[in-house]
Amino acid sequence: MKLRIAPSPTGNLHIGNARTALFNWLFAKANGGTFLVRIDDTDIERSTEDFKDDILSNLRWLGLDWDEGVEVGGKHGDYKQSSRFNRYQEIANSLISNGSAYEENGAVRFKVPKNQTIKFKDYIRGDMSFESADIEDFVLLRSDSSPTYHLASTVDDIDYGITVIARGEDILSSTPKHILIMNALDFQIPDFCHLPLLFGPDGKKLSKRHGDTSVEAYKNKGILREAMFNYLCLLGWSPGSDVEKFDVDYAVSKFDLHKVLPNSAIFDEKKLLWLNGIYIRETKASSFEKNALIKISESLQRELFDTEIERLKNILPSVQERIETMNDLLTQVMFLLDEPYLVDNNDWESVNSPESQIYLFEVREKLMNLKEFTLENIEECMRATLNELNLKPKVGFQSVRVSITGSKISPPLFESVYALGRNATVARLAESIEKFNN
RNA sequence: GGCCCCGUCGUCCAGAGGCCUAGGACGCUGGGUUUUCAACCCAGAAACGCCGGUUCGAAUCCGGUCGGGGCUGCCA
Repeated sequence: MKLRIAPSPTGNLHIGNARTALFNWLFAKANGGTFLVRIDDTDIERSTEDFKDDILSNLRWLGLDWDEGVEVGGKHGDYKQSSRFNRYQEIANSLISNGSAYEENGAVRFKVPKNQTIKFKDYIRGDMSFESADIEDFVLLRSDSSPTYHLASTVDDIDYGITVIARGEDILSSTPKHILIMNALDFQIPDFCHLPLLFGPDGKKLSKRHGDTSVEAYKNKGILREAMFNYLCLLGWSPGSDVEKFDVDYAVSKFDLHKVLPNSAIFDEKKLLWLNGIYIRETKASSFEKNALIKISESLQRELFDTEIERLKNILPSVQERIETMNDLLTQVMFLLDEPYLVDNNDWESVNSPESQIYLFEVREKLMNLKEFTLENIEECMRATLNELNLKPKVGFQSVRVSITGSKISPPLFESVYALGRNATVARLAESIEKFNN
């Protein structure tokens, strides 16, 4: 069994193409088959090397490796259609010779036979039937003798020995043309499977108007590969039970193209975000720390100072539990970085009061004189002060939170104080107290 | 217009004639926990597009209809 995907390098790897690639890959893996990747770059004008690189690197990022094809090699050259124009012309000529095609205005057209019913079985849709009368004579070779998609794709599928063609449903109406070519070449047709399309939240074909539709964009948004892989699996397919979160091995063990749903699905990133949060939370603390430091450094576009790294390491375990994407990191830890420190004015107004000022003052004194600035001591000190002043936790704690993190929303308070360190904490508290007195 | 595909909660999926007063998940609403935000726990609202037919019995089969989508390029 051999499957393939044939992306055109005329754009970044699209979510829809990624899903098609994923299903092909899964089916190949599930059956011990071969997965091939070729590049359909017959549209020389719009194809670029950058898009090709983006597509291949993002396929790899998703974990979709291929056994044969572009960059990994095989028996058929570089697996780019742009390198095979001679081959397509050769086939076009032989189709002319055997009467299946003819020249017109410098182009070569396929001569569609009249009154023929073209039938094939689709893995997902069952028996398909088209009348040749509804198909126009289509172009095989353009007048500049470059091949069209129909010719190049069909010839490649034959030459590369593809046994299962699983592609988007948008090609369903073109499949009869491809079968006609294969018949004219006296080639046994492979199995077909037309995967449902993916749509945006408005029910229209997923496109740029829906915002980010490239895998690259989601990667940059801080989506983990495991989450993207898992989520894409769920679009049009399920393992059969109520299992929603699973890994690659599980998907491979359950996957079957025949069980993919025939109806199109809407790509809704809310569930992807939810899954991403789960995957972030279950990442091993050490590797989360490593990835987080890299991400923060990238976001800041600078190296982190050792002192910053020390502070971050103390807060990261708490942050790991409350972010949805890796891009949420920065706002959570900003108060620990050597960057301009700003306190949200509205937040400060809402927590500032005569009582909280007294608390801020008392706590600052005590923290300054704390023997050892440990997490346990900080918590004990802050709670004890609350009791002494007979204040509610909210009054004291929230004012300290805004004072030292700049916001009412932050990682856990004692951890934040601890991570920030004694000097900075005391300094920020002083600033908050001064602000009030002036 | 022609040809083709599709139609279960807002969304993703379960359901292959009785187990369905339709199940799970995301999201949403309410509550609990709580120093914030998350996480977590509990509860709730929420769907078989419509009309016929087959059948003792239909979300499941058939027909029609309506709705959505794709193709109809010397794009792929």
